[in-house]
Amino acid sequence: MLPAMKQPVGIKQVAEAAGVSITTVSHALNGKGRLTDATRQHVRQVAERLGYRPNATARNLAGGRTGLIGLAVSQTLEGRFAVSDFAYYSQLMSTATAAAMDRGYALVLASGTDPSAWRNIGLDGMIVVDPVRADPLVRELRSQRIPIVTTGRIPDTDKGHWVDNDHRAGTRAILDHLAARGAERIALLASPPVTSYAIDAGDSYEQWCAEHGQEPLLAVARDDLTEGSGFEATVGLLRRRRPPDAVYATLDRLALGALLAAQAKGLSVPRELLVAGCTDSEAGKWAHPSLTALALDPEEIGRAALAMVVGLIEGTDPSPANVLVATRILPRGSTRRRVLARKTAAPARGAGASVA
Amino acid sequence: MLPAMKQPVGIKQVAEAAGVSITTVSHALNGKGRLTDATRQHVRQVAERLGYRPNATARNLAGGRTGLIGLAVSQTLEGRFAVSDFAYYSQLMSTATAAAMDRGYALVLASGTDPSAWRNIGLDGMIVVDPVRADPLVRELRSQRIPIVTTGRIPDTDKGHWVDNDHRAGTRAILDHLAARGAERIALLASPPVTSYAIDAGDSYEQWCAEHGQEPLLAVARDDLTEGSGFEATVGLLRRRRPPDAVYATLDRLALGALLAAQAKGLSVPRELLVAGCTDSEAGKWAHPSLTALALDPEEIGRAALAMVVGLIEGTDPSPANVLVATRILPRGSTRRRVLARKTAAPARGAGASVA
DNA sequence: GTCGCCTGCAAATACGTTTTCGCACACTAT
DNA sequence: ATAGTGTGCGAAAACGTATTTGCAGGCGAC
Repeated sequence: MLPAMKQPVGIKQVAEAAGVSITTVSHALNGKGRLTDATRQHVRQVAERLGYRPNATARNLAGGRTGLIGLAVSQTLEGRFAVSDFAYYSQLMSTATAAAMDRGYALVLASGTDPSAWRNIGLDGMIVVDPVRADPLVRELRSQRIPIVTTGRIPDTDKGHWVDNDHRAGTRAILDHLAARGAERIALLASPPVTSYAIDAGDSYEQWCAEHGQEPLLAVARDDLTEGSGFEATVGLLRRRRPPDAVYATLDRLALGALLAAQAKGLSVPRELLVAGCTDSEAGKWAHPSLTALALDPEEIGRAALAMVVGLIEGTDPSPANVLVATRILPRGSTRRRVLARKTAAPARGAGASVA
Repeated sequence: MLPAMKQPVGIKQVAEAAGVSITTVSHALNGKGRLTDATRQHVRQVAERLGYRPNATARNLAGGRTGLIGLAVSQTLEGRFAVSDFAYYSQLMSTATAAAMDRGYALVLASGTDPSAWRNIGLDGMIVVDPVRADPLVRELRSQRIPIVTTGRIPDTDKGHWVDNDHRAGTRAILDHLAARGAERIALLASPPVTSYAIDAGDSYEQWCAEHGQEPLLAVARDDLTEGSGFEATVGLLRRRRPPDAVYATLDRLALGALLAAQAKGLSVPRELLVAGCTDSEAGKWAHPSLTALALDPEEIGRAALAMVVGLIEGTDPSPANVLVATRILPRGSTRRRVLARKTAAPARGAGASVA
């Protein structure tokens, strides 16, 4: 029972050992042709005994596919920030990788350099994370007729296959959270409206303000999305004649910058200013005070996106072309205050968002 | 000059258009056969004009390779912690990905599940991050004769191809840093000695203690490597009859736990206790006080590891089978104290480690 | 001038699968 | 018996490239 040395066991060896043709082996293993159950079983046993592993490359050549699914973060095409700085992306990648292997695919990371670079590696499908308006990467892929699933929607269109966090409900929920803790002038510290999540947050914010009779206080951060740009934008907000008493930032790093700005201005958080951010992060947990966050679910996003792109590749057009993933609020120190009795009777729940 | 629709341009089309055989096309493009420069040029121009892209799958089938390089984090085989929680891994992956594409390879992530899962995806080579003692993953790959480069050495052997941070020099440097700030009883808060970095830190620490006449104060954290286990281990240290006045942790999350433990005990950092950790992180930057770190260089590690594995794959056995990457100290709040005049004349430099 | 050598290219084969097609054989209905 | 209908399987083509081998022709040397 020693493993045969040096002799790679291919479909041919199995056929020979089983006393059938390679066609029959292929059919038996893939459940394709017209075979008796006896033959099928027999071939399978022989293949098992020989430890046969189909050659992926040959299979792909014949089948016209590669078994490769790409994953690229579109927003970084501009090279303004590093993916690795955001745990959201890392976690998304991790689960997508695991999900891919489960389904017999390999996930290849595509660094945001030259879109044409991965023309050479025939990809069966692609996951584009946070596409931007009229995304060049998406255009390129479409022209190559490669199935695409985006994570976050393509701005200005809700068409296409996508998986997204329910930012609209989440934004409303966290604004309610701030209001319930006494905030009367909540500012939105937003990333530039180039991705759907930024746009959603902005829209929901304006709508919420209109509904609650609050004057919108909007600050858009520089597009490097660092703590520094959050700091600057917040300083600008606090300089206004009627400054905000709460800030909701669409990214944790911007929120951390807001925390710094408050500190620099001598404002106590949460006593004089409430701060909350979108996306949970280690840094937020360890900031002083710890940062209340609207937690997203990158793992579910990654899983769902991968399932969807596999559906597209294998022809079983996924029934839901869109998936919306719920968010939840993680209340922490930066909004730790007595909850006020609500003026209106509306219960504190945003559709799709639950408080943990 | 409109692109021909629907007609995939293969080597055959190029041959036809150029009026030569496919053999000649292959040779011309790969610089292989005996051809006149004129023929070579001509074929190349035609190929260019037609926008010919060689089919990677076919090329791999013929060439016996796949163009795929795997990357797995071994330490997580036990499933105790998530890779995405550590920016070190994310950054390593990112740069390795970019480096792979530059060289015509694709990097596939291998989730730490079943080692045999990626038997199906023929990998040309593999990067194993932080291998453990007698690593099962490494064994599996060796039995498949897949070239391996490890990031961090395989414990108990310095053989094999590896790229590593210079933890020995780094550890000595940070111990010097603490001593220079008045620490007289420095404790080592270590992760379990299953990886080379943990072992290196432990060895260097003991050696340093022997050289400086200090009693070793060792605490080994639980292997989930969270802040919680750092907290517990530090509480144990501080309960001793003669507690430490400084703690160096081999991981940032453990160091953050130490910070929490000090806070719980009512000890002021850095006044009454100095704390430093290995690996820079966002969380450390935002902790209170901010955490002094021995910064590693995951990007350089990723780049070097990829270059090395490509060398192995392509036969050009890389002249240096080992690469040691320098570390540097990032002094921050948790060790912010007046630097004492040194008792000995030794200058504050660990070989290979420089203070930023 | 004949032999051998070198040059420039093409035909053929190999890589390991999947898939299409067709061939026997057996069985049923006439 | 004969035609018709399935059934179980194998031969062969296809996927797109790299490489090995073979085949002409030109040239120099004797």
